[in-house]
Amino acid sequence: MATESSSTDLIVQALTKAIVEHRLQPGAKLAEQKLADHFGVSRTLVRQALLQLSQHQLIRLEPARGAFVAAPSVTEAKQVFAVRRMVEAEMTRLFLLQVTPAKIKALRDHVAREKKAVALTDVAGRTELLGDFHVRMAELTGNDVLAQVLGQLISRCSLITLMYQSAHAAQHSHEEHEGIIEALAAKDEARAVALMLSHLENVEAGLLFDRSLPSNDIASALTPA
Amino acid sequence: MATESSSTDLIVQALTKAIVEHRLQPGAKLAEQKLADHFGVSRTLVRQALLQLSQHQLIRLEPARGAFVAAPSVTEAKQVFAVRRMVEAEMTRLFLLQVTPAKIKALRDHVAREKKAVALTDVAGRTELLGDFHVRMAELTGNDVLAQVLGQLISRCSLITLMYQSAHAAQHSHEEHEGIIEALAAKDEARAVALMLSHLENVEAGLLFDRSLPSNDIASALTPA
DNA sequence: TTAAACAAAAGTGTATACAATTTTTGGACA
DNA sequence: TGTCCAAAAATTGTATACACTTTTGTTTAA
Repeated sequence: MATESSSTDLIVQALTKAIVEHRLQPGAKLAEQKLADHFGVSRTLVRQALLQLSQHQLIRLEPARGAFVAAPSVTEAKQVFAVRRMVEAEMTRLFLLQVTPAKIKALRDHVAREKKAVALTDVAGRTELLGDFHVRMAELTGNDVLAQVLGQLISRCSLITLMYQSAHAAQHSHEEHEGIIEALAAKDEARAVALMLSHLENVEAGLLFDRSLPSNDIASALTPA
Repeated sequence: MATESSSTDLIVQALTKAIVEHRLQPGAKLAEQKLADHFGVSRTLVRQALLQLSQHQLIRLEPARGAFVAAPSVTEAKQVFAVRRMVEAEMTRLFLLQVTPAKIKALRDHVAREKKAVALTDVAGRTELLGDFHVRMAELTGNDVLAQVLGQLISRCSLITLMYQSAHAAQHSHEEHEGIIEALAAKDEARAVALMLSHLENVEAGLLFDRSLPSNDIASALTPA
């Protein structure tokens, strides 16, 4: 939520958005000079941005070969979700330890915004908002470190989700968020945690891990099944 | 554990070590040119390294003013420990789901190495090894993402520990690790998790949060209590 | 004597230049 | 026709140069 705005950060944000919104396909090459021209800066700033993105796991840096949009493997995707379940189950408990009406309201407000986004067919924007729900919840626990850690996991998830998500999956995320909030408002820890876990499992289950992905590998792309 | 070795990574590693071993005090200024001279490279590489360290939260970058070794606040320290408890409780459970004799042995081997380090009075080296126990455990779960996340938390903890640790605290960490391993070997989940949590609480409790820290803030440093 | 103002020095932020590596291209030859 | 090799082009890795900001030190005026 912090609107930092050094030159480098702007590039990081723009590229993050482009990657997470899938306007840059996984595997795509990110040539430094082209990016520099596009942003109207020198390669110096672009390189700094790429370095940060590689640490966020959104791109892969191959020595002397360049930067490529990350293409998380199925294994990696499942690991990210496993960690999310671990962290978010505990986060739900922590949230309840210090829940207030104001915090519940903050979550409800967020879900209201989700509702609008779901109505539109803006897939990328919707995915972002659906992820933000979880980050927002982390922020409301008051533990900044937790919010940071979860934020990174979720940005990786966005990439994964958009890579593997089926056309109509994750339609129910929005309603599931509402269910979680109800449980939180009722201070029903067991139910809240259970709903959070099943929510994450549903999201993961909605991914098409067995799909043959659009590959940048010519050979496999041109081999008929 | 991966021994990457690009020029920039070497600088990151050297600085990380120096910071975590407290050879660079919290608040110390890291002038780019001096670092460049020391490492025999240009400022370009130093800046890349500093950017990475700032993302690891080991240094603070102030625009146009430079890089300073991070000085985690008490609040931040407590947040990091809170997240560690959340993640490591779940990690302990995950570990037990797929425990094997080989994995137990790997942990025992690590603790054996700890024993030697504790014998020596090498504080920094000991702190590092004690932290590595937790990372090692994460690696043994086979979830790389988990290991990554925990690795970052622990490097921040090293800084915190060395800032706030009392002279004789954390002596018992080593024995507590042994206790955890016993519980894991016995496949006693409840006990393992409980021991892990109390271990982390002990480490945190051993920190002297009320101590007046060597401050770089003139005003507070020169105000008599 | 103090404080404000200005000048010099040091340091960071960005761009450009050059070196080293990889990728591409265009033949030469089997 | 297809493979291999070499030269050219493109791209990354690192160093240097320059602009701009902050800090420091000195002078000047109240």
